[in-house]
Formats: sequence, C-alpha cells, structure tokens
Amino acid sequence: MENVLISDSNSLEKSRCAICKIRSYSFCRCLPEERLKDFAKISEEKEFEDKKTIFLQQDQSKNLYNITKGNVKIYRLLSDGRIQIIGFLYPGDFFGSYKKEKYNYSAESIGDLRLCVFDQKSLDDYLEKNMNLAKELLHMTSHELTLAQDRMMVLGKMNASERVAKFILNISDQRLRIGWQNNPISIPMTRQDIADYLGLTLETVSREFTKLKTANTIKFLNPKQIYIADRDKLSSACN
Amino acid sequence: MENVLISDSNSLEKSRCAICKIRSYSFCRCLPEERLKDFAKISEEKEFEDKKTIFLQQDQSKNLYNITKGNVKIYRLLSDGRIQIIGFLYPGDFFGSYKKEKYNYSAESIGDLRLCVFDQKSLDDYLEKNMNLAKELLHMTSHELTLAQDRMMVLGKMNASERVAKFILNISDQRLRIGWQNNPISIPMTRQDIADYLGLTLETVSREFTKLKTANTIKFLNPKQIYIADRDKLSSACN
DNA sequence: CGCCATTTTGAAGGTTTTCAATGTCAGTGG
DNA sequence: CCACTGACATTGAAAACCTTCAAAATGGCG
Repeated sequence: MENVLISDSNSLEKSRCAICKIRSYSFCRCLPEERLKDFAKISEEKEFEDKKTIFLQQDQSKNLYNITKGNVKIYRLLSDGRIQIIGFLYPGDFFGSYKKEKYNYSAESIGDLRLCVFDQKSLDDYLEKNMNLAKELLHMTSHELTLAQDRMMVLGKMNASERVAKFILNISDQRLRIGWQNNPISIPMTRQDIADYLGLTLETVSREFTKLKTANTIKFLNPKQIYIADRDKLSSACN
Repeated sequence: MENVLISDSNSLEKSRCAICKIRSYSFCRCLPEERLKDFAKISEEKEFEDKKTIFLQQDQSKNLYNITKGNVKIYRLLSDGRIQIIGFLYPGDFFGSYKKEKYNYSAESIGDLRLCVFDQKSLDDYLEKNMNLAKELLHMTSHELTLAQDRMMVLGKMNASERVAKFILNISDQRLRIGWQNNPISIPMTRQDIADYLGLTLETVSREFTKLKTANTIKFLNPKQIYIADRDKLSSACN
C-alpha cells in the first residue's frame, strides 16, 4: 500500500530532496520546492563506511558530490608520500570536479558517510535551465576560495599554538553552521589527520592540546571529545 | 573625424573589449563578438601606479576587477602585522568579491597596472542574461580554488628549497600561460614579497636563491631577472 | 581483562628564524 | 666624474621552534 503511494501519485510523492534534512545547508537550497522532484533524478545517494576511498587524485573525474551525512577528508600526496589534508568536509559541503580532467585531490570518508552523487554532464545540463543554481555554486565556490585563503594564512604565518587553537574554533564554528551544538565538540579525525591538516606533526599537535588543557582553555572528555572552557582565551590564542 | 566614427557607427565602432589584447586569457573570452559592445559598457578601465592600494580587506566590497596590464598582489594581515601574500596576479586574472560584504583580502599594484573595474550589481545582472559567462566564472573560480589547494601543499608540507624552486617554476608557467617568454623571467616583486608569499623570511629566500645559483640551476642576470639554466633540476627540486 | 591502536611525554637534533653586518646598485649632488 | 645616500639583497652566527626518534600511557573493544 505505501509502495503504491510512494511510486505513483504526483501530489503525494515526496522526492528524496524534498525530505532532505540538510538541504538548507546545501547548494540545492536555492531551488524552489516544485523543482526538487526532477532535481532528485539527476543524483543518486550512496553510502560509505569509515576510511573508504571515494576517488583518487589521479582518477579521471566524472562526478560531483554533496555530503548528506558524515565527514570527508580531501587530501593531496607528494610523490615521496608526504600528505597535505586540504580540508575536512561536513554535511552540506560540496566536492568533486566540474571539468572532465583529473581530480585535484583524493577523497576519503571519515566515519559513516552518505553522499548525493551527481554526474558532471547531468548537473551541467541542469545548470543551463537553472541560473539560480549556477549562481549559488559560484557563490559557494567563491566562499570555499575564501576558506582556502584563510588556510594559507594559517599554514604560512601561524605557529603551532595558533594553528591548533584556530583548528578547534573552526570545528566549533562549522558545527554551528549546520545546526549542531558548538561546545562539547567531537573530533572525528585522528591526531595524525589534524597534523596533516595543519602542516605539523602529530606529536606537536598533541603537545599543543596538552598546553591548552593545562591552561584550562579546553577540557578533554576523552581524546575525541573537547569541551571549550574558555572561548575568549582560545580566540585570542589564534590572533 | 575619428571621434565621429568611434562614437556613432554600429558597424565601424570597435569597443574597448573588441580590441583587448588579453581577452583570450580572461573570463570574457566566452562572450561572442556581438556581445562585446554592450559588455564593454558595464566596466571601465582604470590605471594605477606602483604600490597603490586597490582596496583593503576591511573595505565594503563593491567591485570586481580584471587585470589588463601589470601585476597585483593580494594579501591578508594578522592583527599583529604579520602578512601572508595570497597570490600574485597576472593579466587576465580576475579578483574582488561577488557579494556585498567585506573583501577577503587587500589588493595592491606591483608596477604600472591597468584594470577593468566592474560593479557587482551590473555584472550580476549581466550574468542573468549570459549563462556562458556565469559558467566561465564558475570554472575560473574553481580553477583558482585548485591553485589555492596547491599552495596549501607548498605552505604545509614543503621545505624552503622546494618552495623557492616551485615559486620560480610557477612564475615561468604563468608567463607562458599569457604568451610571454618563459625563460629569462623577470621577478617584479621584492624578496620580502616572495618570502611573505612562501611563508618564509626574506633571508631564507635569498639563501635558497644562492643555493640554486651555486648549483648552476639558475643564473641571475640581475636580482630581478632569472635565467633557468636547468629546468629539469628545478622541477625535481620541488618534489 | 588484556590486547592493540592511538595518544602522550621525553630528549636530541635540524631547519628556519632572528639579529646583525656587509654588499650591491641606481639615483643624486658636489 | 666620483663620492654619497638609501633601498634592497646577501651573508654570517646564534637561537628558537618544530621535528625526529623513542618510550610510556591511555582508552576502546573483543
């Protein structure tokens, strides 16, 4: 019975997009309700377990992805194995490539993950008929560029204490952005991941965490759960 | 007589854009010839001397800029005066902000500069009627993001020798991109600027230049003119 | 409860920075 | 014509910060 309702009536059928909880944080928020049904058709949802590769930098790019649940780390490798984590992505974040070329980075799940997968061509065709969506993507990409520039400052000019302090605040802010509590914050990635993100070693990251703990700026509920005890001190610690 | 021709005949009048030498390297390359005349009307060309501020980070953003001649440095400041140069821009490069908010960085001329200045609103309106332009901007912004991610790798994981080697190659590549000779390359910025771009001190940059010179990888025609003697060695030095 | 991965802590070492002095070059004036 | 000036670049030595290598501690999970 329910099957029948879901699969045929126009008025009663709710598309995957219509009931999507993170739509208001995604690029698709710019679409009017009546477009959601056909928009849902140009993507499919996929699930990934922890530490699964979504694509590698050297792969021929075909898709674009939107996170609906979980976290993704995107990273680059140097030929000798050195790694730089470009970013940790959250629900609502968008990644992949618009152009038929190699990807610019590799992408891997952190914890359980759910993604909307778009085909490059299908999305490009859809843009053609939906100027709003093209503009929204431009604004989002432009905003990502801002974040990337922020990270240049961190990686180029900040010392270890400042980097770690800023990292914690960034996580907190990002959680707030998608409507999660921003104080006891969970750190889903390992110390090694944090180090590769901040351009430090895991030992340095650990030492800086300890310093912040000793200064009563933060508390560790456990190694992956941080309570920010003094946000002002944390803010002033990252300049 | 010429004035008359320029100001009235539709068939004979050449718009500023129609005769623009760097159009093929700019976002406006995606416009068909017949659109150039009205496109030229939504921007005006401005000139700047060396070391002139185009805008500051804290300014309310109003404009978008396209370089038609010369170089621009875009940078961010920390409250204690530390500076990070986000990028050195070349003819054909596009900068500014799409949104009515603060700029994300400050911009300053390096040497004599000429810019096409666009009003945010006018360009946005123009996009509405020219999907191509919106897509082109999306692709260019997306490409900039790739470059920014490249720089995260440099700033986060590369040592001083690698950073300087990569810097020289980047300059060389960028010149090639806009059709300039890519071997004796001129370095328009100071050692301090290079240091602030690479997250190093000017002394370290100078020392690394000396090392490359001693290894016969590069030659200095003068402090601002570099001849790449061994491109392979330079390439392998940055990875 | 014990294992194993992860994290923390310790000590030595290295790369880059900092502080200081010297060198170079173009422009200016005697 | 040459010395002087000031901005920029190079070189040197000591110090700082982060890394490296090593060991101990912690915590999650069977």
